[in-house]
Amino acid sequence: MASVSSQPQFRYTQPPSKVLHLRNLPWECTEEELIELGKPFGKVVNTKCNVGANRNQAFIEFADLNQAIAMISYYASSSEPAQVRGKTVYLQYSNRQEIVNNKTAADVAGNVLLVTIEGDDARLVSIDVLHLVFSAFGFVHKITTFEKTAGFQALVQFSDAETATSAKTALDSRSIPRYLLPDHVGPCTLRITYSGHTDLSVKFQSHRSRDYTNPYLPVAPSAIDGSGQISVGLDGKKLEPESNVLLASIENMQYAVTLDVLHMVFSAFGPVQKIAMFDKNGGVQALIQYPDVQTAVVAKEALEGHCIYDGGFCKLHISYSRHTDLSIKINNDRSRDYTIPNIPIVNSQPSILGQQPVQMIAPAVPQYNGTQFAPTDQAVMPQPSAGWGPTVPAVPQSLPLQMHNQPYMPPGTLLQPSQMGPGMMQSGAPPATLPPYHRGHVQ
DNA sequence: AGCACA
Repeated sequence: MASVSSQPQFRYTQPPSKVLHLRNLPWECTEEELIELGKPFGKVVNTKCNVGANRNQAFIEFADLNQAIAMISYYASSSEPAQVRGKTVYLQYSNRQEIVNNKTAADVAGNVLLVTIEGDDARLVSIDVLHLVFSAFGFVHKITTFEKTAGFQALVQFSDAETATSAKTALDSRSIPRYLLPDHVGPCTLRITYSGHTDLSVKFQSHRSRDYTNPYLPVAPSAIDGSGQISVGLDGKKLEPESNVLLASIENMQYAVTLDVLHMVFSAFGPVQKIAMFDKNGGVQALIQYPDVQTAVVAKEALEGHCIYDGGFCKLHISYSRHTDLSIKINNDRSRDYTIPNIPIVNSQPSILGQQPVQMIAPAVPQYNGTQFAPTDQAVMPQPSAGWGPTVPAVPQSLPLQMHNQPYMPPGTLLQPSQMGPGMMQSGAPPATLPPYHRGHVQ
């Protein structure tokens, strides 16, 4: 008889199946288009698109075998071939009886997108650029990036599937705008599907993964160098990590800035626990320790770039220190531990030339040697053109200098110009009027 | 244009 025997391929002799195999589909044919195609013949219960190396094959599964037969026989005798988007598609019975695992995550709308970045320089696309691109459609909760055989990929988590879908439809197969990429980076095209994930687990902030709902997540150990110093910041660049200890350098120091002045300025944002001043690069720097990172962050944001005195004098440059707990051995005019009132205050001889050793030993840092202290702290003070010294009158000496175990004073209480003497903190808004700290998109 | 897990 006309037996099919064991003829595997290239014959119209596949035994009937509820599942039809389609080929020569337009690229990235959608499930909707497949359903549209099969609907006239019966109920499409399952589809699978983007099959095969070229992603131009698909499967349609009907509820009933007769429906599949109806479709095959219709197009077998039709003058018009089956078409999707004007392109002829070829149908035959599948050699399987049902579609397996059709709902590959990529087809199910979810709140997490799987983004493949195509292009020679795909790997150079930073997580921050991705964040920027996808944030246009809603709050991006988390992003993880990874390298797979598919190339450089990212998972981008939105609040809900609707937001994710809007981003997907707008961005799929489009290229990242050039102006968002460094000049040397070539075109990068985004291929976007849904991911099966609903909530990414981001254990650390790093250059590969980010949790924007939790900015205080610890930074990845991989981003911490040998000395325990975190070297990769939240934007993946060499930004310093936040710390409860600030490193302040003072630019254009026309007037002497004393420990007490620093204490007063920084106390406006919370209790200052310890201060250590030292000379570095011909200027003066100070480490200011708060009990917590948040306070330090607020102080840094408020004070950075501001001048202690009017006229652009004693401009503060503030960065986060690598230290978390300063070890103050002796209270003197350059270092003080405000948390321990009974440390003896050593009345040291004035050290105009800055030779007075700083009485502190910070963890993870070798003993202070005067020149190599905190070598990796970011703040490098630009040398002020004008010199400074004892010839310049120390203006702030009339300032109120209550310093021992001074309780926390809310912002503004210390820095009102009326209380501060000449021109204190006038280079812009005093901390009391600074806008509240905003940390990107928290929540 | 020819049968599927990222």
